[in-house]
Amino acid sequence: MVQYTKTNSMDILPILQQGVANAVQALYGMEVGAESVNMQSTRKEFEGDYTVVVFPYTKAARKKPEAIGEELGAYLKENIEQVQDFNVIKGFLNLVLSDEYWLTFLEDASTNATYGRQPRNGKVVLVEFSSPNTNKPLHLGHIRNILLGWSSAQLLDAAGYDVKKVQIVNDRGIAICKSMLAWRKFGKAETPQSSGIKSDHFVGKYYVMFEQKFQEEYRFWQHSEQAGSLYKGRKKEEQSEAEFFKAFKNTYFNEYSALGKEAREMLLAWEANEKAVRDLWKQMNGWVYDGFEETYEKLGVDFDKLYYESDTYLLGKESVQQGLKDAIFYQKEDGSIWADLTDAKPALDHKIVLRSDGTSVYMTQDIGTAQLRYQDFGTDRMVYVVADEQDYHFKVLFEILKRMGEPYADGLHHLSYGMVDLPSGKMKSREGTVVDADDLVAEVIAEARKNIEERGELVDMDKPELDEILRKIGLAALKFFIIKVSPKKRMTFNPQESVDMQGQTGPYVQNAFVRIQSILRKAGNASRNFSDYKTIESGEKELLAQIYAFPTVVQSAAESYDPSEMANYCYNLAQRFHKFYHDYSVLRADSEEAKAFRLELSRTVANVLESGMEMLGIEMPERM
RNA sequence: GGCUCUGUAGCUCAACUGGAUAGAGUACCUGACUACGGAUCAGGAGGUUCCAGGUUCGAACCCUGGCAGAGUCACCA
Repeated sequence: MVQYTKTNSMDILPILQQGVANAVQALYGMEVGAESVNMQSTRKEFEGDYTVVVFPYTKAARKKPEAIGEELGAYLKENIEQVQDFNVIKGFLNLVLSDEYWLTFLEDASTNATYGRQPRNGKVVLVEFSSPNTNKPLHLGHIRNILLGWSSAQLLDAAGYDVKKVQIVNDRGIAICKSMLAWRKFGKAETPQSSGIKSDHFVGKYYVMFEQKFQEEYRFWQHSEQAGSLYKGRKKEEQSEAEFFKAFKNTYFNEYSALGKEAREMLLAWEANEKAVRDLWKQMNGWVYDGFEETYEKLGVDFDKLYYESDTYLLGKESVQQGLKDAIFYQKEDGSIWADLTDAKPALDHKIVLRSDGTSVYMTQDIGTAQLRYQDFGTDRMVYVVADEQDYHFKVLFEILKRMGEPYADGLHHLSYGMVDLPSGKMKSREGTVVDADDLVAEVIAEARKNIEERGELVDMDKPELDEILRKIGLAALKFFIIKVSPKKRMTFNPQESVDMQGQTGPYVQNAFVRIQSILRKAGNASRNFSDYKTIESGEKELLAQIYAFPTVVQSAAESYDPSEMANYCYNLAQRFHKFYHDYSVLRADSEEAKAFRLELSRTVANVLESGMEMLGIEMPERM
């Protein structure tokens, strides 16, 4: 019979699972994998630390669940040193671990500087996020994207991967030409410096101006004879004039508009590499990048490499030709090249990968860019943080890359997330209901300032130090508010609630950390020797069990690309600490051992909170 | 219309992937040691988990059929 005695305190859960598996084998002759043993933490209304669900063994045992629970419990108590006691309620076997075990665990966790982080696994994962267009500033939608990308990258790093953070900058195309054209026509050589406008907002101003001028032109045209006869000739029955012209807008831009024509000509000139247009393009994009950089810095994010669409938009063509030879694609009579994906496991459709005139589509570039990245980094996995409107695109892309036999094809993942709505409904740039990223950051910091002033806290602190704290608090509120929501769900962004600092918020978690720092400062170098502490209280055990779960949460959140798991974990840990703090005194504990134990417990909680929040891109202040 | 995603307290979100009496926050009401920091804690009230069937010891979760919302079905990006 296997004995489970002295062992690594970090692995008690697998040991318990293996114990159950062995017990089931020994008692009922049933083979079960240890991983499949259903082990969960015991609900707080019952006595115990971990709970085994015994229903799965009723068939093999031919006994009542209660009896099975008793037998399994007795076996585990007999064979596993750390199991001190057990009780059975209905089909649930609650295991009580010994205090000695928990003391050992705390000792191990508190002395491990990288607790929760996995050793390097030698694998490279690339995370693509942000990836804005260069015609206007970043907004709330980008913020969700950036926070998801950043936190996923941090989590994967903690899980042992070598992470490369990249973006693909959409720096070319008709949109940037619109800004360029408006600036050239109406800008009068104005610059961000001369106007005092942040440089990406400056470019955005001209993008908006183009839209306005175009709308003016379009409205004027609608009264022309040409427009009138087009409406009569093409309208669907019952379609009002207003409805018709709303639907006709794109066609008008492409076929009738003078401004549209100029913009398209500019795009052609850009493609023909005309110097004047290229120079203007470089200048305006340069302005945008300066502005973006400032915003990224404020958000505390950075990238390892930027890919620019102007460099990559011709990539992939050769691979498509090769794929045609390999019969992965087929060619139509007009010369266009297609992928037939109708036999994919969840069936997809036919998809074009190269136009009849030999030019690229989005898919072509994405194929080429993926290959380029593999050459650059030798990636084992690639994660694309892109909104869920592109779900289908990525299904197709991944299927194609798989058929092309790309070595990283099994490691592709689309981190799809839902759009951000406002309480008033969808964000629409045309209706001016877009929440600007810079404004938002400024607002949450202002709110933090208002809060701290109302409280009269930290009045003694000098300004730069206080500003730094306010930045941490404000950003914590904003980031946590967004990250706590499961990515694939569409979320409602309520501006008032996003600056909340009480309840389930970033500052609430920070406050737990700050309280601990305060205790530790006051404790000075009081004894940390808690080996004589004998009776762990229930509120303390809850914290220990929660700390124990941390590495598992890191692993799970990373592997499922879901930072919200970590956010919820941090909140729960902070919540338990606040309760513990209220129920027990640390510095005035009944005994020296209790004080030492609680100090070390608190310190470990603080470390885990700081570490977990860092994985979300949220920093901890020492005071607040 | 086809396909995909979502639907849980008034509101914003959880639920360890099929486990015990579905949990937090917020808003509302009530309370907390002359305070290891009250950005905290405790209590109250708040539920047909969109609906109807099915699977089983057990379903918010799986299956079938509906309903509602969103997205997508371009030689656009």
